[in-house]
Amino acid sequence: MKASARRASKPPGGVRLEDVARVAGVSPISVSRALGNPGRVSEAMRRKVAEAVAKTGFVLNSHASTLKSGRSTLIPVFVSSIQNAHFANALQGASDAFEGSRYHLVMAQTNYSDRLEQEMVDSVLPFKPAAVMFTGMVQSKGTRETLKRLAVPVMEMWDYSPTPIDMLVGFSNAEGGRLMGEHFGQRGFRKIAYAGRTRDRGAQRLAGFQEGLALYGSAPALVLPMEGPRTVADGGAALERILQQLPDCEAIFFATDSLALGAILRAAELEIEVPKTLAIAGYGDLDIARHIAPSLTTIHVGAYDMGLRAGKMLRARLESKELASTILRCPIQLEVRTSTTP
Amino acid sequence: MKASARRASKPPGGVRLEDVARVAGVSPISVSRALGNPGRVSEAMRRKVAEAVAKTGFVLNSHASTLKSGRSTLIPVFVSSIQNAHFANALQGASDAFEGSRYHLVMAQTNYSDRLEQEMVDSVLPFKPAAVMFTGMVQSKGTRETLKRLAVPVMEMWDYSPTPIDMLVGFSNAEGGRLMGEHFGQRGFRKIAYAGRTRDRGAQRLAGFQEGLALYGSAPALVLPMEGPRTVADGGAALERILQQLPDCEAIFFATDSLALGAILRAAELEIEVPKTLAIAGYGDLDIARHIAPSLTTIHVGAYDMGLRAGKMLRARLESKELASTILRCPIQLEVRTSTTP
DNA sequence: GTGAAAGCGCTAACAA
DNA sequence: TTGTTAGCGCTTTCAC
Repeated sequence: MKASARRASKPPGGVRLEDVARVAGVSPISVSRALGNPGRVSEAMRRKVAEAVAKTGFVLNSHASTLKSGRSTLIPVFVSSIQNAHFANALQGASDAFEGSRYHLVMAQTNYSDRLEQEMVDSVLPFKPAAVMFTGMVQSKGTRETLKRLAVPVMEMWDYSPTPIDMLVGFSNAEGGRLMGEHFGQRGFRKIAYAGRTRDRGAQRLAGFQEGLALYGSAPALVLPMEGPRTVADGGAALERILQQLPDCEAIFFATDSLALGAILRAAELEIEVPKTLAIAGYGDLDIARHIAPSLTTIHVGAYDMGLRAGKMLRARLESKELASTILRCPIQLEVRTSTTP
Repeated sequence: MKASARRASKPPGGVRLEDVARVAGVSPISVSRALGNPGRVSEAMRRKVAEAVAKTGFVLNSHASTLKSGRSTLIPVFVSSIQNAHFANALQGASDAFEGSRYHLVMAQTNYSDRLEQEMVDSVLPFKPAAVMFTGMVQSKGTRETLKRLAVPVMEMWDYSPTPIDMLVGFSNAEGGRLMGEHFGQRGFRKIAYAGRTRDRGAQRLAGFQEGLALYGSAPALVLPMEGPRTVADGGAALERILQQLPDCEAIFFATDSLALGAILRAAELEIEVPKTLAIAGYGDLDIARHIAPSLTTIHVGAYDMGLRAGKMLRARLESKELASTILRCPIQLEVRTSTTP
């Protein structure tokens, strides 16, 4: 008896489909169908199988399933850092979009490193992912090539680029910068400083900012590049450096809210009046931005919403629904608050 | 020719181990060993295989690998909400602990719901996970049973409990509450209020708080339960409700920093002097807590560090290293700042 | 140190 | 609607 011979030597694997089938008195494939495609079996079959599954405590082996069917349920999501509230929000949105689906998101952190990104991508390829998501554009050429060859849906998020690998849902950093530039121009600020990253999306924000200012015949008098960490404490330090280098500075645009918040708090300690003496603006609209005093003028980016849209778009594609477009530009808004207006 | 027959019909699967073996002129099993157990093959073999892999662009199929070997590389991590900065930090720590290992963390959000937790746990069982991690104790009895039967390492984090399912790395919420109770007692506050969750870890914080106050013959005059969202805005609202119900309140302990920050900001608007008229304390030590004015007295919990320790402990177990203990209590600290001391 | 045979648990394709 | 057959791609014996 082959079945019982197997049964006897069965500590390793646990309950198999075959065991359920035997208990239910049906064939293994019927169990498989009742579980994975309930619409294609009779009501009676469904019940018999459900009972047998409950009785045996059967748990499907997804590795076997994926191996045979060729359809994986894993979707790696690459995030620079999950400690960044915006990325966390985006991730939450993506995660919510896939709730109740057959897919699972696998987290992969790239820590802002191209090398790590490449490594992480390589390390998830053995899973034969159903799709891949990125919070941020894929920078490295090698990784882009790898992903194109993969021939699975690739979703890039956060930024807006004319040449995504495949699908894209993002904001235009240039637009955010431009909105702030126009706002500064309208307010009539002279002696303007920019502090934050000057590469990648920082570069786009800065370029947009300059563009916006240019409409008013203005330009930043000082650019303080900050490529390292950009915490609240760094914002305070940045403020001091800017005031050293540009003592009569009238307005500063920080490329992230954390920096701007740090600057506002330090300004209070230095008894510099914001916005009267110095106007301060941020980017991102953190929860705290509207609550601090003075409340922070900033660019609102709906990260959660973006993640949700991206997740839904990708899910639709995976469930082979019609897709109107594979590129989506999320709205972005200037939030004018008291840190730039009296 | 079976091989070429297969080759001809080979669009689906891509390059297989067998293809690499043919190119390298060795057997499939040798390729497998060269890749997964390089120590057990000769230098020459390793080089031949490496060349053939590069030439063919081979990517291992982890589903086949796991199916055959029975050793999965997936570790689901259950988090209530990734938007909570502490949990995000813990997750980052856990993620860092597994960097460079063969394991992959799969994110699963439970949104503070027992039902969802159970569902999510069930949904990852088909992966035959190598281990399971939880940020928080597993509450539901059903899930606890499921996990015990699973017979894989289970790591619970964040809280401290005498009866974990398996492994545990956490803080004592009761201790945090007690430290704050003692601090309030020492400062001689009367008319004391507590605001925040009063269930689960909130209950522990509150109990500890009461215990600490009791040492000074004191007790909370008001407990404001907040089981719903607890954002900065909610903290401001909570402050107002407390002042309505307890107008001569001298000190408030908020169970999270967000609430306390909201209260501090609202107090400034209401022109209530902190700490002179009203002392405010929080729990968690968010980045901003030390930067706000007045800086916030709070309980410091090293979430990143905890996640890192938990990840390392679990990794050691999976790599079958000796483990001194499977339970670890992380240090917790009272950070006395100006919001409770003049 | 290397290889041959077998089968992990499941589902696609075909058949009834 | 249900069942039979075959094999997904790999690694575990076991042999040499």
